[in-house]
Amino acid sequence: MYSRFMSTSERLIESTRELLWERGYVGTSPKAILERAGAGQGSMYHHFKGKPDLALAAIRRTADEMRATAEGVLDGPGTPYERIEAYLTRERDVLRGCPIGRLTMDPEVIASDELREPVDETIDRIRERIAHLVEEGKEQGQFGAGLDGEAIAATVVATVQGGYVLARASGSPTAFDAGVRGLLSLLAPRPTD
Amino acid sequence: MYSRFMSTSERLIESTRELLWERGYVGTSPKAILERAGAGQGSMYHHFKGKPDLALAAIRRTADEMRATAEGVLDGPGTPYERIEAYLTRERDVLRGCPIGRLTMDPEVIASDELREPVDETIDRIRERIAHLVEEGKEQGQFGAGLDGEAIAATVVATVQGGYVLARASGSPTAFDAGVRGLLSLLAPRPTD
DNA sequence: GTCTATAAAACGATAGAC
DNA sequence: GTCTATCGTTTTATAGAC
Repeated sequence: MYSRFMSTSERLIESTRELLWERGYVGTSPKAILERAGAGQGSMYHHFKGKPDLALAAIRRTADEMRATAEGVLDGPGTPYERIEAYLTRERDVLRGCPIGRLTMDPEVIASDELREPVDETIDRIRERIAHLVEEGKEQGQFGAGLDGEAIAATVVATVQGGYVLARASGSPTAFDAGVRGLLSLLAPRPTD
Repeated sequence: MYSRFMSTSERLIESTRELLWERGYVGTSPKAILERAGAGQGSMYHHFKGKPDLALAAIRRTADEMRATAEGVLDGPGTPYERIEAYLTRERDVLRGCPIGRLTMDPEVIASDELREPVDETIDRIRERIAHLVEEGKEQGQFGAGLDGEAIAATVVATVQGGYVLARASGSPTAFDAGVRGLLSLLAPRPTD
């Protein structure tokens, strides 16, 4: 199911990451993880204390990966507007939803400070990075001085997260793209400014 | 647990609505529903074909209710901008999330056209209503002629849905409010326009 | 209509052989 | 380290008494 050169512990984490993305924490059973990883019960309980412990390892890895991807784009080339645009329009598997954002709808993730922490941390870091970009854009005169960086950043991240909701509701990525397009049209530096 | 004058069938639907909101479809067991409703197995299987059938009744009711609430605000008094503002700022139990939007993260809801239909329909109707309002605002000169009603509507609904994600990630409604504030600042009719 | 009894399977974990 | 066996509980339902 995975590379022959991946350790059992690695295969367990990767299986869990996939299942958490597809089905969330409450919808993912150890049995399903083990089947996908091609491992037995013993392996899982040898490497991890149980389902919450394995899930934590999986969530942390997904969070780190997403943070790196987002920051790669936000710290990339271009003006502040262009970098926010790049973040909003980067390729996404829209109908699969956000592997981190979807966890916020899971009651057991939200009930556990440990499981929620990497989710919160990731979203917060991206939000802070965008807020900083907006402030930079204001200094450069690209954005109106009246904009609040923190608020705009929340709008940007929320539009992405909510875009997944619209797309999955309709079964098509169209609404996600429309939401992004609407936000970019509101955010765009206007020649008249 | 509910009014003595509520029928068993009603109590089952209401219990299911609450649990779907709190835990989603995969996280809600018939047993939990029955306990909350104060009913036995037999009652549930007498009134409903099974879990999916009961969930459908519950989802339909929540969808109808949400549609009515949203349209009540969007069709209320005020200019197009004011009505969109009223929609965005209406009182919400932010940390509980959206009882309809959260269902889009549930694999079994998304896998079932029947369960997904009321979710899709509700979000789509609200989006259409907002798109129409934006077009009205354009005709009245309140919004720039360059805005695309459908796109802005998607942004508005996505900001709300994504705002729930940010709020639940951080455990505080602050980020929801910030996202709404950011969007309103971008959308606000400017005297200079 | 509502209840309890029963059931096969899945859940999450432990024990212990290899 | 990995496996299978076992465990007690929960899940989703059916059967049948009342």
